[in-house]
Amino acid sequence: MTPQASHSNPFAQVAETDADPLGRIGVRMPFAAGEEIYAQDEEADMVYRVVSGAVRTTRLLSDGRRQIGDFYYPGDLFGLESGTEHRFSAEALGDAVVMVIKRSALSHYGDDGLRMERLIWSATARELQRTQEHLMLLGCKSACEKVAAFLLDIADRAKGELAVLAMGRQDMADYLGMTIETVCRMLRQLQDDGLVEFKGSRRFQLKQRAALSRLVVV
Amino acid sequence: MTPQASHSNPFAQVAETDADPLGRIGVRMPFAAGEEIYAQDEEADMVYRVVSGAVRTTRLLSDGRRQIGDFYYPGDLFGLESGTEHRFSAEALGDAVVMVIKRSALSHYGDDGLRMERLIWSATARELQRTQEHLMLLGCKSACEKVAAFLLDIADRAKGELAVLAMGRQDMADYLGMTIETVCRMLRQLQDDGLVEFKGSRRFQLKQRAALSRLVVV
DNA sequence: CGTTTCTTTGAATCCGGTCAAGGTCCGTGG
DNA sequence: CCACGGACCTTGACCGGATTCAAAGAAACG
Repeated sequence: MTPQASHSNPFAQVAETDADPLGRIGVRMPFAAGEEIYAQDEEADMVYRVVSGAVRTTRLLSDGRRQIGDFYYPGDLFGLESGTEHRFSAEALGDAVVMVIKRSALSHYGDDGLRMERLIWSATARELQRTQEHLMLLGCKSACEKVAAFLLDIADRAKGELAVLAMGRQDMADYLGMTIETVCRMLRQLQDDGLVEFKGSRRFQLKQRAALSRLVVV
Repeated sequence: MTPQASHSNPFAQVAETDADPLGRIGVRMPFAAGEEIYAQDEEADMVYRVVSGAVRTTRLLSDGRRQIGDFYYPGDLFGLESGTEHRFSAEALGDAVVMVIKRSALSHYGDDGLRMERLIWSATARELQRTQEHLMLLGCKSACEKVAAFLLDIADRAKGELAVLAMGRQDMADYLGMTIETVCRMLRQLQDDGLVEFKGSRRFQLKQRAALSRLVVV
């Protein structure tokens, strides 16, 4: 496992002193499993970057229904989903380390600050794209297609190796807009059809990538 | 009906020579009902602003399923949903007039160009927020709640007056991630419960705003 | 007006949700 | 090392909300 920034493995670490200005600007903060990184409706002047572990953004409706916005892995920027205040909260999925940058302080960092600003904007644009993809998933896809798409997305980060889910079934369900039971049932179905194989509840391998991605209409 | 930029009325016009730089930069283009403004997967160097009429952004899956990203009304910027190429296409809902700005040409416009750049970024941030709101709707809400939320959103633009739907039932359905039949049934239910009143299929008035917004959990 | 397109309604069906039990994994302490 | 407890995961049976299929009505258009 290299110390370089890598989207491929949820457990990889990001180098903190490479060319990337975010490696030097900001404060390193560790979070325990499940701990809140920022709250829904909190003022949003910070930007965050996953160093190790994984992070989810979630939003709760007043009656307890929950939607997960996205999952973030080492190297990913998060917390930019807003103009003034966060619509989602962010929590560490397991133990995680996060770099925190005060956005309004970026001007003090000269060139690095500028590069950081640019990084933030491009990350915001990517965020928008991912959210739109998520929209398609929630609006158009069946339970089976949702789960297939989710597994493909995870597996693609893990480049062929055994992929590891950083989140539990409830988080998957809340991300996909369905119940935990249906997630289980779809996982079973995909396994029975021989498209994926689970070793325990969090490790899996694609068995028939082509067939799986045929399920995921684009 | 004032000639000022106004989110409140889908048929309002935006002044083209006010303080807003977009009034002067860019080219005015009329589109016929249903006409495509830009295509899915098209290169995205343009920014657009609704002058009159209304616009929808849509994305088609290869098997014909359709998701509507959002609806845009006079004064709204659209077409910024991307880094490099459009994930959604845009079409005029009825006859519409749109200002088109070449993004890469903004640097030639001095101050106005800069102000425009800033406008674009803040519109992108707002776009992200709206998309996240849409995500909650698709992921968490029942058919009835979806329709109620949709009507409230429209009615709020129309400040108390008789609200006018710029889109047909199919567009509503594709925006809300449900079928046209279910949309009709929910509309009937809301009417039977006395929460809204339709005059024809496109004009309606809120009858019990409080009760309706109680349906829309936040 | 006649024709086409859009909207509404009804009946039957099905996918996913709900409710209820077991099962599995893991950490803790005896 | 094993027994216990709790959190998480899985499965089954049933239910119900939303879709599908079909057809009638209403509105828009030439």
